[in-house]
Amino acid sequence: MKLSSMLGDRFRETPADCQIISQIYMIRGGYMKQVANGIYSLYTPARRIVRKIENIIREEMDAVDGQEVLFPVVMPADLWRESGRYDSIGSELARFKDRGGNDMVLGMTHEEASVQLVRGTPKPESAFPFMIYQIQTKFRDEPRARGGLIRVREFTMKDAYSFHTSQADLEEYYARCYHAYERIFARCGVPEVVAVKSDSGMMGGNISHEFMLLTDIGEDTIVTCPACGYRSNMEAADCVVKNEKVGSAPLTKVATPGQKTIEEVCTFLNSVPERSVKAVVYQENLTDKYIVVFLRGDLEVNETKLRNFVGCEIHPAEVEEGHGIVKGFIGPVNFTGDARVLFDKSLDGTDNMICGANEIDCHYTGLDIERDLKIESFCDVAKTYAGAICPVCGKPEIQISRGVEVGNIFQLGTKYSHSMGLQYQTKDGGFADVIMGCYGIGVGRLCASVCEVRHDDYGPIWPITIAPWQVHLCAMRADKPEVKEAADQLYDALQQAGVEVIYDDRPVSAGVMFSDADLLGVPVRVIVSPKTLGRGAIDLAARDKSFRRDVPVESACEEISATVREMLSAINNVE
RNA sequence: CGAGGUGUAGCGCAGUUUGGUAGCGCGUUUGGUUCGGGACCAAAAGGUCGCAGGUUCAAAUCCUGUCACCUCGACCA
Repeated sequence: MKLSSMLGDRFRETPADCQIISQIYMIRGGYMKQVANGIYSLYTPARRIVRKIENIIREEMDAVDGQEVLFPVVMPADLWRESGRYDSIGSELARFKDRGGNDMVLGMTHEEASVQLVRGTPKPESAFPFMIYQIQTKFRDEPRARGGLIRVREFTMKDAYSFHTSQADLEEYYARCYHAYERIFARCGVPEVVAVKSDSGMMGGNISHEFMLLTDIGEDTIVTCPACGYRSNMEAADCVVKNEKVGSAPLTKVATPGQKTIEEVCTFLNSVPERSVKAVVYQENLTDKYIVVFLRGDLEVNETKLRNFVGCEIHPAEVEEGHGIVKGFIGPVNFTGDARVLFDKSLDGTDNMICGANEIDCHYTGLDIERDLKIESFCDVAKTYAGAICPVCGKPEIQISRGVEVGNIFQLGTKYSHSMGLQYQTKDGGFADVIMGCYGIGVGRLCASVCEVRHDDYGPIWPITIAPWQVHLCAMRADKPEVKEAADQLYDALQQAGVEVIYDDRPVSAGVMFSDADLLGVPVRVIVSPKTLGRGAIDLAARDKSFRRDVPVESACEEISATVREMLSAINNVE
């Protein structure tokens, strides 16, 4: 490819709409152009990167016996009614009618389609397991797209579905996919992607992992323990705290006029949040029934864990009069409000605590949880925090960071096979629901994520396995016939040798040439100029500045090819 | 969906308060001089000022409506 004829302008100034590094470089570098909110067209460089990522994914999916298929983008609503998701999913599922007035949907994921493809006469047990996957466009009408390709409405995704006849078989295959994912991310040049335990939603007991690239622009909060390697999405992270008794005191009602928040009350009573009981009120979405959560005053509620615990959708409450809930003074002692009451385990074993007295302007001091309350069981709905105790190794070294979810793997169980009638024939002639797993990778998001962690002040530094080209050849002073001739020859030779090369044959100044090359981020840079030719050489350098050397013109093609091969194998040779 | 912001040339912006018929930088085109980190000189092209309606002799500017985009929040199979 010659740069002189390549579409996509590269420019110096950062467009006002761009917020994050990957978005800035991919817009400024002529990789893509926004069409609408969260919808982009890709120019050739981005298309080539994405295609290479897809091919790496293909190889690894094929290596775990995947069968590539292709589902439709448009599906009839009836298929989604079978699983119940036509009604349970909100407006992020794009719905429309075809000319016949039939309800249709745009695929945001393809569990339904995969079951539809696979079902029919129940197959014998011996036909299992198998896995199908596709790499295809998804559309999710996100309430708020942002950050270039990190969070979009239309995107390319690899989604895979595996089918099993036993939980043990699913788990075995799940482990193979987990490993395949590690290989995929390593081969894409981001071996630092880590798997974290993730929230499995309300389906209970199912295991799932998210593959996270840790970076500050990430939208997910990741909990890690440096001592033992424990990793979890905040949504799924246990919160462990240690309480020490400070000495019993009588339960005493005290006047706290106008002191409503934890901070106010603690300041007023000369105490600390850890020695107080916080009440947070939620409502069930469907019934508006109140849920009062009591937890230690210094902690916050993890709404995902709470949602899973109560088993339905919830939202922060707007407390109205007449339910026995005294806003600002809610406490567990003599609480008579019309609400479901939960006690977080952060309160377990506490004594001498401050809590609301369920009366305006009154709190209790000296609350001893064991002595003063009859609590049948504690739940775990608090958000963990930096310095909290690791639920695995017990060391108080929990760290909090941000991550981008570039992939996930999920043990689905029988949710879709059961509702949509996908069964297999057992050896004794009976029928049973097929057990499923699903496995996703956001291709465009992975591309942007790599850019987030592989760049310098001038542009992306693409790992050679996914770089749009392997070699960026600059003919510096292309107006000089000897330069043009040497560069043309090298360009031809490299292509003959199977090297992917972008050739900057434009008669532009060195500054322009280098800036554009930096924005394209091609890992190997070759410069042919009057200077280098004067030495009978070309200049061979790495985009990441890890090497730079003269190579004789005669052996240039050979040496460049060898360098490319070395760089490729350095990344591709993963366990 | 809630709050805030912005729409003027491919990109970045000024002009809007106080109405007078659109400008700057980058980029682009042409010619010339330069040439290893976004060169210089000269000339040129490019905009129904988001859209619709209204007020006015006159609207980028004032009024009404609408759409789009951005940020924060809510949401996220």
